[in-house]
Amino acid sequence: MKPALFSVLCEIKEKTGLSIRGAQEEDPPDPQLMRLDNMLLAEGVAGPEKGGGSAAAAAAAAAAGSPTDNSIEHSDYRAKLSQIRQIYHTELEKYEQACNEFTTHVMNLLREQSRTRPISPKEIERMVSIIHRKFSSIQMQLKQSTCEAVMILRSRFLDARRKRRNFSKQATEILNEYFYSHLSNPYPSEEAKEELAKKCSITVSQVSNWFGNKRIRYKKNIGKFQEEANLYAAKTAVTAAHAAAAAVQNSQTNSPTTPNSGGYPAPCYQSDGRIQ
DNA sequence: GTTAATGATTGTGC
DNA sequence: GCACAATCATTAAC
Repeated sequence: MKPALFSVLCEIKEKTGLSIRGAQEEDPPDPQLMRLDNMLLAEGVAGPEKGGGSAAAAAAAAAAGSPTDNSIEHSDYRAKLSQIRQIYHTELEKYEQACNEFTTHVMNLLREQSRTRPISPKEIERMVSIIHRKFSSIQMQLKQSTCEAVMILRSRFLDARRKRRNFSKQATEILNEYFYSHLSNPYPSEEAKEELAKKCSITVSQVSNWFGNKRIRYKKNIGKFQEEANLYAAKTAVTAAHAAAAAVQNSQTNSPTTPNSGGYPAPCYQSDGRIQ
């Protein structure tokens, strides 16, 4: 009996590609299985495949700290999560089927053996229990690798979000309008930065970065930016002129933190290159 | 594939 | 802590 059982185990091992440990080996504790189950449920991988899939994926994405509204990479994330879910369910189904087939197979073997020796119901029960425990350990491995796949996907998704993205055209226009209308003093205050950030749907530090880059690049190549400057000057001809005048007036009278009193068109630099 | 543009990061000086 | 400068890394246009 044992050699037959072993050979079938080997067969299952070959079919599933998973390692099957010895029958004497202790199975993993249930709490671990429950943790994996909870994690897969939270990610929307486990549970019913039909229906709530995308909703669960969206919930998972939200849990990962991302907005649930738009973006290509977000739909990418959902698509990949859905792929993982599909693989998980296919494999799970495969294992359940294999478990049932194997149980039937063993039962048949026992039935055959009962012709030559007495087999107690307890022995049958024990055998079935061993098989089921074995298969739940295989399921556990499946759940573990699915969890790993989800974690990798999540970390990649979060990394992707850190990648550079060009600002929207509208955002760039708003920033450029401010820059060129405050060319004499292109150093927005903290409040102005917050206002711009809100208008452009970006962070305050992104506004700071943008102005930092813009000042440097403008200063390095005023000629190149002249056209752009004229464009924005014409665009905001009336209002910008007033705003710029007010800004200049402001910077001349009460601007203790403004490093540039001369303005950018003819910048004055300190010995270290910083704008005065 | 190359190149320019651009957002982010890092190092430095004040 | 802020601004500048150099540089990196990615995007977009060609």
